Amino acid sequence: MASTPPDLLKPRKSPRQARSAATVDAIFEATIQVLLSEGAARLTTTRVAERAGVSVGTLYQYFPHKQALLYAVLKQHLEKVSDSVETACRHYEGLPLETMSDGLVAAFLDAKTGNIEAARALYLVSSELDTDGLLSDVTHRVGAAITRLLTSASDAAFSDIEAVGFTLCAALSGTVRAVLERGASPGALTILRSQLPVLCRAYLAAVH
Amino acid sequence: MASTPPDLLKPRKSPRQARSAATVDAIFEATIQVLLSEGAARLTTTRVAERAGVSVGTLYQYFPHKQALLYAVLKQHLEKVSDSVETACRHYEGLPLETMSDGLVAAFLDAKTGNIEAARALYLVSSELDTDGLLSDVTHRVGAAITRLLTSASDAAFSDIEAVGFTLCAALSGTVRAVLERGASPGALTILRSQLPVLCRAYLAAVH
DNA sequence: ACCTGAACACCGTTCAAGT
DNA sequence: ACCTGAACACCGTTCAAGT
Repeated sequence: MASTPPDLLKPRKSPRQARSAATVDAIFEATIQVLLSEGAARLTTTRVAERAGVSVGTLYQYFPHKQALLYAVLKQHLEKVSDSVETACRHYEGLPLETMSDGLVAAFLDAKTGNIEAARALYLVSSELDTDGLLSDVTHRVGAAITRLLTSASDAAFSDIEAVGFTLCAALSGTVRAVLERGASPGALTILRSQLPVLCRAYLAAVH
Repeated sequence: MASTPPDLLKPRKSPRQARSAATVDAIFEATIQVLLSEGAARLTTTRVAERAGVSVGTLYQYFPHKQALLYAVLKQHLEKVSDSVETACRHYEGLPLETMSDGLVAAFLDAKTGNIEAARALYLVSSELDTDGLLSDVTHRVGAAITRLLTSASDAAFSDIEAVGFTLCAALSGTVRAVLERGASPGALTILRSQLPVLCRAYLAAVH
């Protein structure tokens, strides 16, 4: 049910030979590196191409414009997060509610704070493009996984389970974002790690 | 204790005559309008100046660069939100915990969803600039107001009240942002309005 | 004091020419 | 098939000239 990305944001062509697959990988890698070393303001298509060891023209053979490049990089990151949340959800299926809740929070935090700098860089870049579709896809995937998980709880049943899954997803991603975006100080992260499990447990206990 | 904005982000000069105060107001107003009507990608200093009825040069007399302009507009919006949260906090002082919680959530939601389009536009623009200082100021102000409020609760005491205030602030702003940024569909907003009070009540009950 | 707008540097994007 | 890089349009920013 994933919405296909608007045509304007699709990669221009897919690599058909080994050489060009390598080119695309290099461009991806270079984008993250430039973002991290120079900042969003100095993220230039020319600079990315240079860092990747290709010409600008080559970059534009694969991505119709800068937005499409950033979109692809952000998409890759969000899919990694979705994947680890979905894996965690399968792993905790059928267990008691509090076990699920703690496992879910841990999986989400690990995925987002595994590479804090990259995550922050991508937040910075995400508002330069139209991410409505991408973000709502991720929300639906993660929300659905959480909903399935909660349905399987051995010790709880929910009335409005869709709303609960949605809210939990928004609370997790939003709270983590709020902290990372405000500087991600070690102190703030410590608070997050101790309070987020409490918050989720409490919410789930209240609505089941 | 508010951190002074980095010099680079300060307005270039303050208006000293009525004419120039009007100019600054017009520029502010024009920025929001262009953002709303043309989108972040087409937000150009020339376009803002044109809409404000002044020349680009004039714009640059008050703001050293585009970032400083966006910074000022975002700051104004965040201060409005901080103000209404602080007002709400004073209003609910000394009352029972659940009353406080509901009042706080309502104040925050009202402030953020009063002008949804403007709020969304500002999210889009906020990642084009260095908002670490600004955001952590707001977090501290709001976090402190919440902490004071909780201290005054007639029926509760907290052990790590700083962490609770901080988490509540992050959870509120993050969750609302997550929803607004994912399209702010009416359905999502309805869920938010019904679930956010539950979430906050439950969290506060769990930690006191 | 404040305003104007042509001029400059830089960045996104294209396309004719190369392998 | 894939790559190159000079060329073009547009945007941020400045500054000499105006009121």
